[in-house]
Amino acid sequence: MRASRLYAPTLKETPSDAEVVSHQLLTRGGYIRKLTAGVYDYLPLAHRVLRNIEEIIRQELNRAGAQELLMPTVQPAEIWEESGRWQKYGPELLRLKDRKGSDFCLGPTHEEVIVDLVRRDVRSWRQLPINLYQIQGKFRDEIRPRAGLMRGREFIMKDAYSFDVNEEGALQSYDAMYKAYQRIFTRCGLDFRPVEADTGSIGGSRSHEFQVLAESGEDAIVSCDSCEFAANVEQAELVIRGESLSSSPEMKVLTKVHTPNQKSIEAISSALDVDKKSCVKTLVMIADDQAVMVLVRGDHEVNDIKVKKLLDAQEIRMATEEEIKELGLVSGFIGPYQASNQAQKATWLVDQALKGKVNLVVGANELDYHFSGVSLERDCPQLDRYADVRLAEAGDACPRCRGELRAFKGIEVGHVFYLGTKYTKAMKCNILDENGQETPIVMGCYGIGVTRVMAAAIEQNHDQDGIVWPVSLAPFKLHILTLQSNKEDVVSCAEGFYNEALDMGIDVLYDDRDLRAGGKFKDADLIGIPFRIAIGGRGLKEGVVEVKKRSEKTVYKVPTTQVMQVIAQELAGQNALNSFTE
RNA sequence: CGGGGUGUGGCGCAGUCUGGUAGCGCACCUGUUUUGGGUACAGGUGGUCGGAGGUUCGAAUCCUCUCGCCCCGACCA
Repeated sequence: MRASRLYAPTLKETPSDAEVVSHQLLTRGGYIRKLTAGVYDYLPLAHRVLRNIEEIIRQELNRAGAQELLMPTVQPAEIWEESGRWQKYGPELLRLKDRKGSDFCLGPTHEEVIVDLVRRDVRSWRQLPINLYQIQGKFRDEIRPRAGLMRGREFIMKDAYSFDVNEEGALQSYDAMYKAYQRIFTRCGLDFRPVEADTGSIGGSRSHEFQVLAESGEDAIVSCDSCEFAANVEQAELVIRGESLSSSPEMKVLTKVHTPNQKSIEAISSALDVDKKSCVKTLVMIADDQAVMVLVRGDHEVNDIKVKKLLDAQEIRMATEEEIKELGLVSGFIGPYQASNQAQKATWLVDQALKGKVNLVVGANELDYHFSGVSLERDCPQLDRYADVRLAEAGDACPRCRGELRAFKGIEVGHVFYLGTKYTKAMKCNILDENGQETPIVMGCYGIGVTRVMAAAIEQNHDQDGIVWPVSLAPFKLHILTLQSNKEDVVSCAEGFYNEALDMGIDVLYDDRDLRAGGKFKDADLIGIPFRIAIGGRGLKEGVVEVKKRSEKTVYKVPTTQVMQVIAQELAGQNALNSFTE
């Protein structure tokens, strides 16, 4: 491809609405343009990257025995009503009507469609296992699209669905996909970690996320530094650290203290000069319209997903200011001791880290007052439901080996779920097993955010000047620049290499534009192609051109006669540049 | 949805407080110049100032409504 013809308008300045690096660089490099919030055009460069990612996915999934197909984007409401998700999915599901007034939606995921497909055609256990996947545009009407491609409303996703006779088979399918994912993300040049995860609205019981480690990630994950354990903080189960307190701490007297306007744990702990660990946060949550009081240590964070699971609730949220008042509570001064009658009737959950703790500070349920010297078992004997309800954090003990957990930020690029029979039961997708018994098929489902992989790769591979693509994803592998476009020997040399590269089947971008060297270098760094050949009059006098890897600073002077061979070797993964000078 | 911010040629911004008929840089076009890290000079194209309504002799600027976009958002009890 000649740069003079390439549709890749680069920008000198960063667009003001781009916050994260991947969004900035993709926009500046002429890879993407925004159409509207969370919806983007993928220009030729981006399209090439996406095709590279898709190709890696195809190769690995096909190798794992999956088959590609393509399902519709527009889906009828009926199948969503069958699965129960027409009601449950919420406003994220973009719904529309056809001219007759029938309900449809834009597919955010395809469990319903694929189950409908499979139940028509599959009758016997002999036809299983089956694993089907597609690579397709998805639409989810996110509350708040953000960070460019990282959380868009329309995005490209690979979704796969496995169908097995029984749980054992399904777990084998799950395992095969898990391994395929590891190969896929490795080949994409990503630094990632598979982590245990919550199953979310897709449902199911066993699940791993594939998280790309990056500061800009939205997900918080913890991983053990002494074993393989890694999990999303929402999921990570916690164990009580055997903190050796002084064997029987003296229990202080319960005292009411004046704490004017001190509503936060921060304020209380500094005003009363007590450790945050000795304060108690009492949160009011609403689980399926029922009030729930949750107690955690002052320095801990509540994990609403754990609370939701514990109560077997469909929905969980924090109470509003009004709801708190209705319960007869005073926001900022809530506590378990002498709470209002209405509040007493609510469900109370206490984080296990508070079990047996003494001399705590809690809200007094009265404006501007707290109680200190509270010992839960002595003063609040009614609290009897202790459980793990908080978020994991760095320093917590590993639930497997008791090692120490470290915290990371991650970008979720892939997710694998063991689904079980959730959808096949609801939609009557049955087979006859070996014994002639009718039984629901056991499913798994597996997603990869293709567009998000592209963004994540940039979050992990960039410098001040632009993108540094892993070779496997790069839109072109080789970038040839002429440093002076008016010198005949320079141009003819470049044309020669360009044609040679084309003959060799190398994806090559040839910057033949009538630009000064500076501009070409800037664009080359921005776009991020792994290998660059710069041809200038100075070098040609010595019979050399300059070869540089985007990922390294070093510029190598390579004789013109050897350049293409060296490039070919480097692209094949051999070190051929090291023997040249500079 | 709640909170905050913002909307002025393709991009980045000034002008808005204090009303007087739109400006700068980049990009783009023409010419000359320059040619190894975004050359220099000259000339030029392009804007219903997000939209609607209002106040006024006069509105980018003041008022009302509305739309888009960006950021933050359980709590920190």
